[in-house]
Amino acid sequence: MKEKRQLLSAGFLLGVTHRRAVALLQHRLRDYDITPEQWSVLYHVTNEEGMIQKSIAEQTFKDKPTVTRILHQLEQKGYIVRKADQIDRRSLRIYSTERGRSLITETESIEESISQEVINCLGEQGHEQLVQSLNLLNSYLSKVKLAEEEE
Amino acid sequence: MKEKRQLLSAGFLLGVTHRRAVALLQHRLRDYDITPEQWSVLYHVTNEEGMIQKSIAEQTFKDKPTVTRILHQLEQKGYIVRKADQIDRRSLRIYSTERGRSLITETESIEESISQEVINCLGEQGHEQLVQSLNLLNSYLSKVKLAEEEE
DNA sequence: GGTATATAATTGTCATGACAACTAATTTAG
DNA sequence: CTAAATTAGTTGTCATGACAATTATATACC
Repeated sequence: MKEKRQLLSAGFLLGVTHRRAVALLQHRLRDYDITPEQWSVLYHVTNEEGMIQKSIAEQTFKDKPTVTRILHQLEQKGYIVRKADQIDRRSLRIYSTERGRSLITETESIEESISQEVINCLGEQGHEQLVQSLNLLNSYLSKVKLAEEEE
Repeated sequence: MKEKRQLLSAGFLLGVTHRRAVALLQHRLRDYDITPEQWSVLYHVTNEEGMIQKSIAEQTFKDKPTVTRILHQLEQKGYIVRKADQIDRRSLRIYSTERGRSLITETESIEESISQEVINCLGEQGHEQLVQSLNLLNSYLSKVKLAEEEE
């Protein structure tokens, strides 16, 4: 029984840790009208204005429906605008508003602080290693799933 | 800008990797009428029969409403039963059914295989280190959040 | 003993995410 | 050039999870 619980650990821990990281960010963003996921999308938008939704989905590793809905909320809150692409009329180009950029400017330090705290908690090396392991796992997992879907 | 993306990495990667791990497990469980989260709850139930919901919530690190709903689905699918505790009538004791135990027996190897693949992907040492880092982060994150909530 | 407090579980609401089905526009092939 | 295939985005449904509020029961305090 004990060994089983041990085997479960990695995937399981991943989930728990992720939920807690999101919870902390959410807590620190409590004075702002934005969630962590919305924040990350808005952040990408301010870093690269005029992207189409497909690119945002790729950069944030979210699927298209999720991006559609998050952008919808960001639009309602006045953080972004969507403009139809004149050439490819299927596409929408996303731009941040002044309000959206202000919010990111004000809150960037919150995200940076958490990243720094993670580094302090694990040490430079531990952090590097974590990032590397997660990247390895990531490519393994997506490769395997793709391969199995083709069967 | 590049450095920013770098800073985002750890928390961000955590989310992506978690989603992919769940997706792979879900994919491999496609022939069974169960989701990864339901699986993990049922697994804990078969490992310790007669737990009250609060204990399940603690073991799985899910909150009580989530556990209530997952158990409800497991009950509907006939994998578990809930029996009122005779002494403390607020509590419900959870037991797996024969059907629930069979499902776990049949699918255990799927979970074990993924865990093994993770170890193969990262190496024994890499895996150990990942688990250790996640545990460190975990306790840090929950400690900090608790501290901040008290303010 | 009786009131106040704490605890187990449930319900409601919202955000996210997976997946499938759909629309509209564009590109490819014959 | 037109029919078929592809692509961008949307919508619908369901599961999960966070959080707040509620119910019912149990425990503590006076």
